[in-house]
Amino acid sequence: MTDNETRELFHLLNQRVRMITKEMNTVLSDHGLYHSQWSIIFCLNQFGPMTQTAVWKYLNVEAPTVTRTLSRMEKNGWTIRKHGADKRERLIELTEAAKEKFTAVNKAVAQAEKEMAQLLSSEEIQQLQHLLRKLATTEGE
Amino acid sequence: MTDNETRELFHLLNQRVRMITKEMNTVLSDHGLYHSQWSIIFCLNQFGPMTQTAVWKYLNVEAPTVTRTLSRMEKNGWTIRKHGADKRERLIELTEAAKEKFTAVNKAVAQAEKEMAQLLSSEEIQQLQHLLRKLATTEGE
DNA sequence: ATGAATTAGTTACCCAGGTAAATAAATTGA
DNA sequence: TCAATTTATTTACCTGGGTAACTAATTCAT
Repeated sequence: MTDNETRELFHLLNQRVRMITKEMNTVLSDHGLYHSQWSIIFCLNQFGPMTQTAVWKYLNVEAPTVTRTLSRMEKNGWTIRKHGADKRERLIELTEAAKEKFTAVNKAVAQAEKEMAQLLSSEEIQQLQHLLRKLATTEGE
Repeated sequence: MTDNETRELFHLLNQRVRMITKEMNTVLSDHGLYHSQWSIIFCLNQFGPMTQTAVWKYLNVEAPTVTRTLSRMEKNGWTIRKHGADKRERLIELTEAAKEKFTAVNKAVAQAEKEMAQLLSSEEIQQLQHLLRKLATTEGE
């Protein structure tokens, strides 16, 4: 019985994340962005210029994923990549245009997230976070 | 403050699902499968032969996604597509080879899921399901 | 000091999700 | 009946996740 509960849980997780991503993409399309691109912009806004490695480690994705997304973002004028003191690494920063648009996009995203979480109370959101953190945790998170 | 909690929640959700999918893919790679292919096999095993539309509606994905995955699965000998009475639709069923391998793969998947959920009690799993169902729910389901 | 190991990033190639538009078969309606 | 609409599936093309293998720069160890 627990096998089925667990299976159902993972199925549900998959579905929700797809729904959320889809909704985010439609909201962001008004601003010429995709959800993964937005997550990088949000990260850069919060921490300031950072290396690609810092980005993919923070977002918990692999390096090639970030390389690809950043090259699209650079092409679309959201970010610039500069070579740092260590010539291997590249420092990523937001363009002026990106900084200007940030507030508006952030507002739209926050609104969409709020709507999607509207059925949950603040306590439930925290509990959901707590339970998710206990799921599929190998060690350091 | 709730804005940030919500944002953190969605971030966490994304990460967990990626970790889970990644782990599933490594487990399934021993059997020559990917997680999406497995979810179709599981579905067909449970419900018997069904149309593609029934599959994508059940899995909550778009039709082209299923078309693509099924054509790979057919090429690899997991499924066959037959034309039904209604000549537009295609009935999908598992091959004999797929049926034979099902038990072994199912066991491996259940074991992996169990490990990933090991930190959660049965009650917590149910609660997690409950909270996820309340998230991003537009209406039906 | 220099050769070996590590690290940062890229490239090539998978699978999986999406949308938009096309095709073909069935259904509806005047 | 037969044109218009709907339905099932496919095709083409996009983003985004992954791995494996590569280059180039740096660090480590002898």
